[in-house]
Amino acid sequence: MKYSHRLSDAVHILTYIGATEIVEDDLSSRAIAGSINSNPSLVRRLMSSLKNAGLISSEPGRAAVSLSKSTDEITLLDVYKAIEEPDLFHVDEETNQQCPVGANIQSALHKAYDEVQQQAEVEMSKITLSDIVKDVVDGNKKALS
Amino acid sequence: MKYSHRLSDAVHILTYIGATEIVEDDLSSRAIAGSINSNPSLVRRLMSSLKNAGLISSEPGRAAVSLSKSTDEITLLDVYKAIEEPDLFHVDEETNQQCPVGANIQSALHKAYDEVQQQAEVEMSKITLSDIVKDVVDGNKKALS
DNA sequence: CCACCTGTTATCTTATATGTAACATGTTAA
DNA sequence: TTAACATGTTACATATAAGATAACAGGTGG
Repeated sequence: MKYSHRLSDAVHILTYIGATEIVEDDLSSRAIAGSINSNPSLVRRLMSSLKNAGLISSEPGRAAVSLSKSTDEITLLDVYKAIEEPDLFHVDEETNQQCPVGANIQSALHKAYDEVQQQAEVEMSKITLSDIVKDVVDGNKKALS
Repeated sequence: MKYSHRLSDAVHILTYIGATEIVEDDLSSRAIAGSINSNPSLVRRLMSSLKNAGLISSEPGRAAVSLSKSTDEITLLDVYKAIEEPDLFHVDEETNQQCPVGANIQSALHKAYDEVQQQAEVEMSKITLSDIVKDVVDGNKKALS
């Protein structure tokens, strides 16, 4: 399947912004990139998608990004839809239409994949940024104790 | 995300083998590749994985592949596990361990992804090859009427 | 004015999926 | 036994996508 961690990095960004309890004041793309061990350009590109999805607010020139909603109003599904391709699985659209199987397998697969996708999305919608932030903050507390 | 249709092609292969009602007798990798609009080598590689997973039986030299179980005993989850990487989502394992967020985001994400993965797998286990074959056969009937 | 930022685009490298070819080996029928 | 054809496996070429990185126009604020 895929080997991308875009979704993880996007959640990381949101968590960094939302975890004010344990993060210093600097919310520049450089500081966030430092936490991810990546580079500021990647962070800004992901933030661009998050901004388009209405999850964060930012302004040119000012290192002052903020969440547009509270952490318990932002779900993993919101981030997923903002960042990733919509479909977890992909149907082969080039099958042989002259073959009884090739001509009918696409719709059968779409139907099956839709059912899986729907349940995955239901589950993603149950997980909020608040949950993630809590786990991170708790993990940090435990590490310090 | 990824843009692979390995899973779709694998289901296609199994459907081709299982849909004896509408498929002619030739079960060679060449014939199956013709239905997928792909090539015999790809089909043989996927069949190799399906064979390792105990879903099909075949012998060298003979174009006589067969399902190792009945179509309602083979689930989409079986095929997924035979063919794909196990995880739908990937955690960025390179985050900065010196940062409170970077040090704790990985386990938080693993936990969240596990919940989604589990529900997706439950849903995949509900879909059988029998369902797919039925949809394909019905689609073919409808097209002929 | 200057240092720093965002937002966007472009390029490079690398990883993966797929297409394709090749080949050792097994099978079957003439 | 030979020819035709099959599987199973490996190797290589190509296309696509992710991520690293650089660059730059323009905004911000001391």
